[in-house]
Amino acid sequence: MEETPVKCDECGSRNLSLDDVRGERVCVDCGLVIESDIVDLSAEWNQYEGKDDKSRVGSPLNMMLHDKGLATEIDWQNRDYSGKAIANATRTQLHRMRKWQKRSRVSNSRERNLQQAMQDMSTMGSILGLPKSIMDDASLLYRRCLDANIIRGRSIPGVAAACIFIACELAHVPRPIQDVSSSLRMGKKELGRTIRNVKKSLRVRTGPKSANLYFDQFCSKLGLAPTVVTECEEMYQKVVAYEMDSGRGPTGLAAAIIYIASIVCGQRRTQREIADIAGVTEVTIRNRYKELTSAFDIDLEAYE
DNA sequence: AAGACGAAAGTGGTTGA
DNA sequence: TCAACAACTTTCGTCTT
Repeated sequence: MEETPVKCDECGSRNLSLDDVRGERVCVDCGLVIESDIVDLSAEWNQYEGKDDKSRVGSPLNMMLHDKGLATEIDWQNRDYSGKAIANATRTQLHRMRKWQKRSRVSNSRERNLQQAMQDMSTMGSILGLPKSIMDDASLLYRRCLDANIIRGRSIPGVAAACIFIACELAHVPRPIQDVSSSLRMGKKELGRTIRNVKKSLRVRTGPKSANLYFDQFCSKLGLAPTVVTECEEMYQKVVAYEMDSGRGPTGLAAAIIYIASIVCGQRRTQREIADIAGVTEVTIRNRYKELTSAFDIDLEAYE
């Protein structure tokens, strides 16, 4: 067992808090992320090579395992094995049996779909390193998709990924579409379309995202110190005050702010590095940061 | 050689008639 | 429903370090 940290490496403070949405332990005083991915889904959710271990996956899967593909056929002809007609009383009974078998078969196809989806989603969850609470929400969303019949005509993994994306948004830890689509190897356009469709059909509204939701995420991926995040937040306050965020993509804006902050803090990152993480192009970063530097009279040449 | 720059053309979503 | 529009991307040649 690894020892749970009790002190912040950066400032030595013992004032730590656990953020169970992000699965991180952070220092309240300086904001350093001491431990991340605390809540790891892989143990419970992942399915390894051996498929015998299904009993270990939680309740969502268990209920689908009752029949394991063994189905019984009830012939439509009212004759017994030797070809003789079956008596009337027995015939109505058979009728009932057929009816119920049909019903259970329908529900099985739903269950099969669910099982496949849950498997896909758990893999995606661990690729993206998402905490359990978000994955729970995502799987709930998926069930609602099934009920609403949105899956028809779409791929299971596609809808699953969309649900995960939306769950992240709802938890206020949005990921760039680009990020999700490339991690899961799906087309960005297709994913975007599915996300929109799911939102519309389920009437899920996610408010407009603001750039500051991305600072933590991007900076830590870029290996930037917490001071840079602080710098970003400060700059963002100004951006909001001057309404320079209106009509701009939040990821692009966040990327530009981080670019500036990284230089100001003497931890320069290239436009390309940031663009990759933020899922925008260098051109967008350039456009945005030109706007910002001229509006706020920031002279980046002065740094380095 | 790598990073930054910016022009030009293309894409997909939103908006308003 | 359709066209205009703004934001963003792709591509590419050029300049700077």
